[in-house]
Parts: sequence; C-alpha cells; structure tokens
Amino acid sequence: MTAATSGRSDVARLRQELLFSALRGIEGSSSLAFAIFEELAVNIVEGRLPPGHEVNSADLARQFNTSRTPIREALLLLEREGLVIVPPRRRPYVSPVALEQVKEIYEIRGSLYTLVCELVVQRATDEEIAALADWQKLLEHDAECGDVDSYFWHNVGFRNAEAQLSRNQELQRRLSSLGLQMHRFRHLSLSLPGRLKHSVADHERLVRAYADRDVALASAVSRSLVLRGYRALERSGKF
Amino acid sequence: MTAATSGRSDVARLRQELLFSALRGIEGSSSLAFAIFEELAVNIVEGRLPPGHEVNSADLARQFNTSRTPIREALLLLEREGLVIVPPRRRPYVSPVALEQVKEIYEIRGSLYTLVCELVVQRATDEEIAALADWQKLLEHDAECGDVDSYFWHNVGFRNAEAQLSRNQELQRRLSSLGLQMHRFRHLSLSLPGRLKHSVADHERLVRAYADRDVALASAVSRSLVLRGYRALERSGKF
DNA sequence: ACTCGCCAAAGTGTCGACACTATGGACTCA
DNA sequence: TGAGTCCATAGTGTCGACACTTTGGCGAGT
Repeated sequence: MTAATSGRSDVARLRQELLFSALRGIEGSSSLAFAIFEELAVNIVEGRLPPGHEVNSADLARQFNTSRTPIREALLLLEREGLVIVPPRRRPYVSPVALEQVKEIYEIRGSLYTLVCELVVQRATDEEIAALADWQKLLEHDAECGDVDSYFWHNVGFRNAEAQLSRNQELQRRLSSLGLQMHRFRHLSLSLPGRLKHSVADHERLVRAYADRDVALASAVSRSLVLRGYRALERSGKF
Repeated sequence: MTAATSGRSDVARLRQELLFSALRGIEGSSSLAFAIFEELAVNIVEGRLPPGHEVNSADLARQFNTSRTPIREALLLLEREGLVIVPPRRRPYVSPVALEQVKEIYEIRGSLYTLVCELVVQRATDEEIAALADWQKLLEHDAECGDVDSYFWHNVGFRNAEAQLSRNQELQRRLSSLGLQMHRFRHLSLSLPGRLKHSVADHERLVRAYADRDVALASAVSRSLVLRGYRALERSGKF
C-alpha cells in the first residue's frame, strides 16, 4: 500500500482512490443509491455542480435511468454530508459555501488533526512514519515543479495516510466526511503564491516531529498547517 | 433559554429536548422518514433495541403503518449515524457496541471538547459562562441526592450548552452525532461508585477555568473529564 | 404598466407491486 | 444420527403510479 513509493503515482488514479476512500467511509448500502451518491458527491466537490444548482430527483432519475427511489436515498446521504440541502416539499439544491462555514470546518479539522498527531506519535511504527516521509518527498517534488494539482492530491494522500496511522477508524470516517466538504474550497488555498513553499516546509517539520516522537511539536505544526490553509483561503477573498 | 435556571427542570422533558437537539442536528428531510429515524434512534440509544436486534424494513413498515420507502430512508440515516448496519441484500440490524469503538469515540470526543473549550473561552460572554455555572449547580445537587439519572441528563445539558457557546454550528452537529453514539454506553460510566464526586469536582473546575478565561486549564479539565469517563467504562468490564 | 390571483406543469412524498435473493426447515441419503 | 440438498417463505432493491404541493407564467382588474 505504499502508493507514495510506487514510482510515479498517477495523479488521476490517486484522486479517484482518495475520493473513494473518503466516500466509502461508510460502506455497505444499496449499491445503486450509493453509486449515485458517489457520483453526485464527486461532481459537487469538484465544482461541476455549483452551489445553488438544483438537483431534483425527477431530473436525476431521468439522467441516471432509474426510478426516483435510489435517487432520493442518494440525496438524503448528500444532505447528511452537508453537500445538498433538501427543503421539505421543495426541490433540493447544492448547498452554498459560506466563509463562516468554511471557518467552522477548518476549526474542527484542526482539532481532529491534532488528535491524529497524538495518536500517530504513540501508535505508528518507524516504518509507517518512513512511509509518510515518502509522501512528503512527493510533495517536495511537486512544489519544485510548481505542479499545484499534483501537490494538492499528494497532500490529500499524506493526510489520509496520517489518518490511517492513527488506528482510529471512527476518526478516519469523520475526517473523510470533513474532507468531502473541504474539497469544495481547499484547492483554492494552495494556488496562492508562496503557499506551496510554506506547506512543504511544514510537512517536512511534521514528519521529523513524528520521527522524533515529539507530540507537542507535531501537533503545533499540524495545527499551523491547517490554520495557514484557512488564512490563505480567507485572504483569497473568494467568499 | 436558561433551562438550567428555570426552577426544577423536569428531567424527562430535558431528556427529550436533548435527544431532539442531537438528532435534529441535520434538519429538514421528509418528515415521515425523519420521524421514524428519530424514533428508532432513541430506541437504539436507550437500549430498547439492543445490539444485534434485527430491524428489517418489512416488519417496521407494518409496525409504523407505512410503506417501506420511508423506513428504508430512516435506516439509511441510522446507518450513517453508525447505529444500524445494513448489509447489502441482507436484513439490517442494530450495530454492536465494541470496546474498541467506544474507545475511538471517546478519543474523538475528547479532542472536539478541547476545541470547544478554546472556543468557549474566546467567544462566550460572562453571562453565558454564568449560565454554565447554573448547570453545574444542578449537577452538584444531583450528586448530593445521588440521583444518577438526573445527573446524567444534566450532564448532557451542560455539554450541550458548552457546545452552543462555541458558536460553531458544524461542531455542534458533529458532537451531536457523536453524542448519539455515546448515549448507548455513557450512562454506564456514571453509575460506578465515586464517579459522581469526581465528575462534579471536574465540572466545577471547568466552570472556574472558563470564568478565568484559562484555556489551558479548561482544556485539561475537559479532557480529564472525558478520559475519566472512558476509564470508568473500561473498568466496568461491560464490554 | 403593475399587482394579484389563478391554473397548468412539474416535483415531492408515499404507496403497492415485482423480480430477485437470502434463510431456515423439511427431506434425502449416508 | 448427522451432513447435504432443495424449496417455500420472507425480505431486499427497484420500479411506476398517485395524490398533494409548489412554481412560475398568464390574464384580469386596478
């Protein structure tokens, strides 16, 4: 599973896998409804279905060639993930992205990643931390090339790997759910000038802190990483 | 909204309101499905539907006098909340409660309440903190009377009030979702001897830390509160 | 020209039905 | 008696239909 070390990891494949892992967080479900849920979720977080866009079950049923039943189930799940708003008796639409909410999510994410740090420090093996270092090297490389897109997904990969190392499944699930929301605006924060360099440096410090089993430092760095992300977003004035 | 100060707050009413607030976290939805979801959720977290108990849509439809459609939607939501497992093509059943999972949830909860502390310290007004103190007094009273049930629900009330003071709606929602899971085993941890006294003392220290705007102390106390809860549960050997 | 009320068109929530699949008991055969 | 097979029962996932509600545009009245 050392995707990081497997030669040149195709970004597209990575992207797919990461969004899957995020969404599959809660496995099971009735296949069709869940497949539709995934499809719609991806389209929403990638911005192809913009905030406010109407997603009524009748249209979608025609579009997906199914009845409205599985569509409705998918919409319900999307609502739970905060991606869609389903007003009673009214047509559902893609939920808006307000700065206030973005801020809230960043706060939560920061807190949960602090927890991840603590757990990783006390539970991950040296090999696993070495694997994180591999991810970090990918980031370094992307930053040098200025490949923002690749950087973004490798970053997600890094975060994902960290979460796995926490050995806390519930935590992974919650983070995935948050990640879903984050994907809607997160790429904005990286495309800002200078962000990449800071981010790379932080990741490097983070990995080193892990290697040294330094909880305090790791938490601090992780937190600053998230915070910086938010600050950048805020300054971008996109909201 | 100072339920804490309104004379003798009826525990039953409080209970209802708190579970509601937890469940309504995600509002909207199609009334019937959501009502069923609430009903089932309450029954599960209160243990009337024990882990492993089968909850098939056909039976429930008969029981609720509806078709299976809204039932299925409710089950989907319950699955998302982790209260029910819906294996594909197989009958859904109430999810088991494993110690491992309990531990995971306590970890997350601890982390999120640390965040709550930080936010409360920097955002709550003095009056709001005073209101928390009122809740604390209720706890004190319950502890003196040895009224474990009342204590439990006032405790939930206290935690809820704290969450509200964080001024972070997403956080409240996530905590509610966690709380739902927690209710399944949390009452066990309080009924252990000596717990109440410790708990009361911690709450008192917490409120004082808030009043002093002492983030570090508040976080530490809050964390120890959660941790103590888990330890007690662990020692109870119920899992 | 502007507002108000009305009405067809379209969407929602719920239902009962259908094909398909898992389950558990009866029946067979050792 | 005990393991393996078969089948009826019962539940699942999906569908199309139906009554009710919202929507948005058209026309009447000021």
